[in-house]
Amino acid sequence: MDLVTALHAQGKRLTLQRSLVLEAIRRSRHHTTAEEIARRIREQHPQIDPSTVYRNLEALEELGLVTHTHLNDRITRWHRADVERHGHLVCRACGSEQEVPMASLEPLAARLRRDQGFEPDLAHSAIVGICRTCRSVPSGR
Amino acid sequence: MDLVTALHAQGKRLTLQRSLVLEAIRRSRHHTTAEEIARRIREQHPQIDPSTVYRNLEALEELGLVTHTHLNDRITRWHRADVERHGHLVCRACGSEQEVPMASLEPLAARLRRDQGFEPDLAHSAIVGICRTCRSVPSGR
DNA sequence: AGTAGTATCGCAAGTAGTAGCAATAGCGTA
DNA sequence: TACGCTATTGCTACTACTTGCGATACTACT
Ligand SMILES: [Mn+2]
Ligand SMILES: [Mn+2]
Ligand SMILES: [Zn+2]
Ligand SMILES: [Zn+2]
Repeated sequence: MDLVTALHAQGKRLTLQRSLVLEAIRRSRHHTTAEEIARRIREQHPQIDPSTVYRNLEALEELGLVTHTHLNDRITRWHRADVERHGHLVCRACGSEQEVPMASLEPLAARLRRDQGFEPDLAHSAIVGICRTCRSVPSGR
Repeated sequence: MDLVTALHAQGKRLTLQRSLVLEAIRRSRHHTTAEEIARRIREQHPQIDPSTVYRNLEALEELGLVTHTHLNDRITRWHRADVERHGHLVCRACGSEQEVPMASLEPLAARLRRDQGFEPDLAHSAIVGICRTCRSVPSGR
């Protein structure tokens, strides 16, 4: 099923703005930001408003073509939905980011499913904590 | 060790604004917002700026007296640090929030410690997913 | 009590989005 | 090709913070 068909199946329309956002996210590095996407698009199409970019990221997410994750408290990161899902470990001491395979997180997922009937999306928000390096350092320097 | 001593030990000072923020968070319901705290303080002290409240929440967090958690993408929730730690499960379909004991999350913590040397704070961000009720419903209605 | 040093303050501007609104433009149908 | 419905757009204002700056006021020291 191509883009137009997928859009129409949800009562959505194909617009220039929408395809530019999709194209930009496909060309962007993994974990890019909405601001970065808007900046790139506005280089060629300065009339396209940032709010349109935000709205289209949401629309493309509803379509299942893109997703977002949260690596820190402030900026949402966007990427295409077809890259392999993975979790993130972010150190609150040094800021380092580390990817972890979903398989490492599966035991927790299984437990939440069993105990709470809850199907978690453990790729959505990074897990914050203290990394190996920072843990091995005596105090905080 | 009392408040002033704890503050001074970190080169921090005791100000009216700071004690008002601490008092407000102690009187507030669990999982309150910075805006709510600012609003309450400004009823009695309208000259105190919201940015001062944000900065003091951070300072009191560095002192270990308060903490914050993220239940959704937008608003940070604050509470005193001495309440029992717990995780949160938030349903992206119906928005329901559920608390889970840290013990349920401990197997994942143990695994991340062992496999990655990473000490996670699983209480910091809510785990998003689909709750039991929403899962049992056929499509999405 | 008086003073120096600097943490903290109020204020204003900036950041990363979100939301309401009237104008525009896709899309199904004729 | 033309027409009507309404999804989407650009614009503006708003939310929830964050940051820079010069003024203020805690603290330690005398
Ligand atoms: Mn946080
Ligand atoms: Mn999110
Ligand atoms: Zn680290
Ligand atoms: Zn639900």
